[in-house]
Amino acid sequence: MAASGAEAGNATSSGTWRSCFPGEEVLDFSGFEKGAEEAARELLGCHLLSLVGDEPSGGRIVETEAYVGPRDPACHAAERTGRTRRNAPMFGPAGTAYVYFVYGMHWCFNVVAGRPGDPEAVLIRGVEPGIGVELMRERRGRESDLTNGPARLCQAMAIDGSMNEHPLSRPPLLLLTGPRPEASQIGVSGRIGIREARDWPLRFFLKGHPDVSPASPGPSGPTGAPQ
DNA sequence: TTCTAGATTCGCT
DNA sequence: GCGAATCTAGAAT
Repeated sequence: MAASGAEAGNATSSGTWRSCFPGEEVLDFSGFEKGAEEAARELLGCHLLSLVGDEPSGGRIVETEAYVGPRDPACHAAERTGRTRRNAPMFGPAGTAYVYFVYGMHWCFNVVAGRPGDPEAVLIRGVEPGIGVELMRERRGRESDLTNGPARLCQAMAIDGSMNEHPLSRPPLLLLTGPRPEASQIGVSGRIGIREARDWPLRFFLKGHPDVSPASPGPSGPTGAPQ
């Protein structure tokens, strides 16, 4: 994965995040324009870093879900819905944050993919805690289950609506390169928590990883891989 | 203006 | 395993 060093160098807190993940660089999002499915695979193994309040927290992405635009009935920007104030960030450039509020109490964090005007996004469902674990425990108010779920990781990393439309190449919310998993380590299954198109094989995760979110048993099971 | 569903989580049984 | 919590966006009227 190539990196966008120039943008990283412009980051005001670049020294802070570089000390968190030495040797890693800000992700180059140009590859994400190929679409959400490709981006969801690319994001596995990458690092998500929050510098909210200048206190770093984050870790390695271990689970993602792709939402592939108007043709995807489960997507917020499905054809029947079109563009709305809520989903407008999905129509923006790849590498932008799309953060939305759901069930009256939870935030979910997505990475925008596809070309500008193509409303595709990748939901980050699971992160392996790596930096600021104590801080995340404090925010979550518990010792375990810190980042294995889309709303949990948002709470642990203090991601909320203020991060909506934030470019993920600069603080306080950054996507960094990381060790790429081998293809054999990547599991594929249907998506979780949705009604429509739930059996589409657009959920990607690291097989056997403890920080993959608890899957509801679908038609093909939590580790099923309908191809 | 009102109604309804929702990409979740957690506590209780 | 089940249901409550909670509130926003979008649809319906």
